[in-house]
Amino acid sequence: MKDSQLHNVKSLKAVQSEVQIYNKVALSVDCVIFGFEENKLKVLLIRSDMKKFQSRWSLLGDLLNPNEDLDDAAYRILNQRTGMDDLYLEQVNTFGKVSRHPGGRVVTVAYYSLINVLNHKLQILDNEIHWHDVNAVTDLAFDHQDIFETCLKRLQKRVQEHPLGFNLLPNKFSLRELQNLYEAILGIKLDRRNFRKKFFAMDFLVDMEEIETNVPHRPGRLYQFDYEKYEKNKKKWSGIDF
Amino acid sequence: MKDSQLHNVKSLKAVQSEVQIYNKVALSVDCVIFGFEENKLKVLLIRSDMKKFQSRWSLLGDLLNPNEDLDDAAYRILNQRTGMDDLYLEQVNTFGKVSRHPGGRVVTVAYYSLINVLNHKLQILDNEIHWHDVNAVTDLAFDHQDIFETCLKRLQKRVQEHPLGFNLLPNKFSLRELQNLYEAILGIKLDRRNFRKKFFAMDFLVDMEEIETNVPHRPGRLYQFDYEKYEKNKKKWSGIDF
DNA sequence: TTTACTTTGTGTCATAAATACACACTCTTT
DNA sequence: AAAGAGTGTGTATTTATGACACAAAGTAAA
Repeated sequence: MKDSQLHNVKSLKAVQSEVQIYNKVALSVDCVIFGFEENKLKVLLIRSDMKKFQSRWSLLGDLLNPNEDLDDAAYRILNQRTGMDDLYLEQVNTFGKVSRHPGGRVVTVAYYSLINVLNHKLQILDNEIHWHDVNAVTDLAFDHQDIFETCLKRLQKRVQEHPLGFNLLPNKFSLRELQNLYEAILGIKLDRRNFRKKFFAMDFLVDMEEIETNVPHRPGRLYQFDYEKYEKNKKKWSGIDF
Repeated sequence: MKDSQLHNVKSLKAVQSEVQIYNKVALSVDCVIFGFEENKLKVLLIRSDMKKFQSRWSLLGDLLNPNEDLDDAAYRILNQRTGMDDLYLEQVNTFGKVSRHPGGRVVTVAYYSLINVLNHKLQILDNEIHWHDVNAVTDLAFDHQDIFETCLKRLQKRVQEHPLGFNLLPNKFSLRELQNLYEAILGIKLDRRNFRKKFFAMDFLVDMEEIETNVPHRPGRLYQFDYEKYEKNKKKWSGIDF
């Protein structure tokens, strides 16, 4: 099929009839839904009932509807599963190997999402859907292991450059919680004093003048992320370095 | 359509029949092909003959073939147009707004590519395909302006973190050429001494012990990028900062 | 062949950012 | 009242960044 059939046809009418005969593929959206609980980074998985992948876990996904924008489809999947709106959602990559789905050609667009596990009203009543520690995720169905790892890497990178992490935390949080989150996502230990120094220097945390409750030690102060302040001060330039 | 139809069906046979009835969409691949010439960053565009977009420029793209991996489709488009293999190619984003193509539903996966304009044997004999200065690209057909800008931003970011830029240069290049490249991609001026210091410090340029020819001034030394050295020394950690 | 022109090649100093590190304070538990 | 556990804070060292000037090498033109 020549390129001209896609972009260089002679008229709108011609295109409209041409699109009818275009080769078409099934297109799905898969979501890597991250949560943070017990100081661990978690991912929401569903059990695959497919014979070929018996009892293996897979990502939450669905087919794109005919009159649905791609981002809307990702949002719909999340909303159906978590009952939440106002979710952080980011497209990561599209996986299109011919043989990635045993039932035929299905190309899938992968998104990841960050949710605050305390806010959701999850439909995880059945034991077919479950939060998994990201470090224990292996051997997912289809090419979902690959998709999952790609999304996790993307998150690890993004969280160092943009204030995404707050989406995983309650509205008010202590600096210790924030540090635990970063340590869980990045899989490293950070120096407590330097961590605090860094975040205070970035100057978008507002002191709620409240303290933690129900901790068996000196309670920490609670902070909130101020997006406005972030937007004002954010750096536009990172510099060449690799 | 329920999620179970995609990932949780009862058997392979069941899936195979189900995939037949999946909603399908036309899926295309669009390539933002960057080149570097006369110290300017260029992009390869083709003229759209479509009435609705009369005479406007568009990206090079084509439909995905039925038994073709997604990356292979991008590669095929590039190869057809430039006659080159061994190209740098990176998937950027998938654009799936319902109304993005006037002829019907077409979802497109965008890639960008970096090519050394000296090596290609371009099929740009007709005046329907042309190198454009990236700063002069406006008003592309379809949603291609959006796609183009997304890819350019991605390139600008990636080139600061990974040694991609060398794909746009000849095998042997002077540091001035390298600096011109960075300045063109990023749209900024850089300090010459600090630029050299930085690249020498990263320690993956090997001195070819040759000098430029045909320059009307003192010739510069020529260097080559050594991928092995880069892989050994590359930093794994960037640090939290935003 | 001399001079003017243009661009290369190089180092230091000043400032800013990153890192390593220790002790007193507060609240809870026993 | 004492022990336990985690919070809150500052400084000194090292490392990276940014600003900046002059001699040397080749070309072009007189």
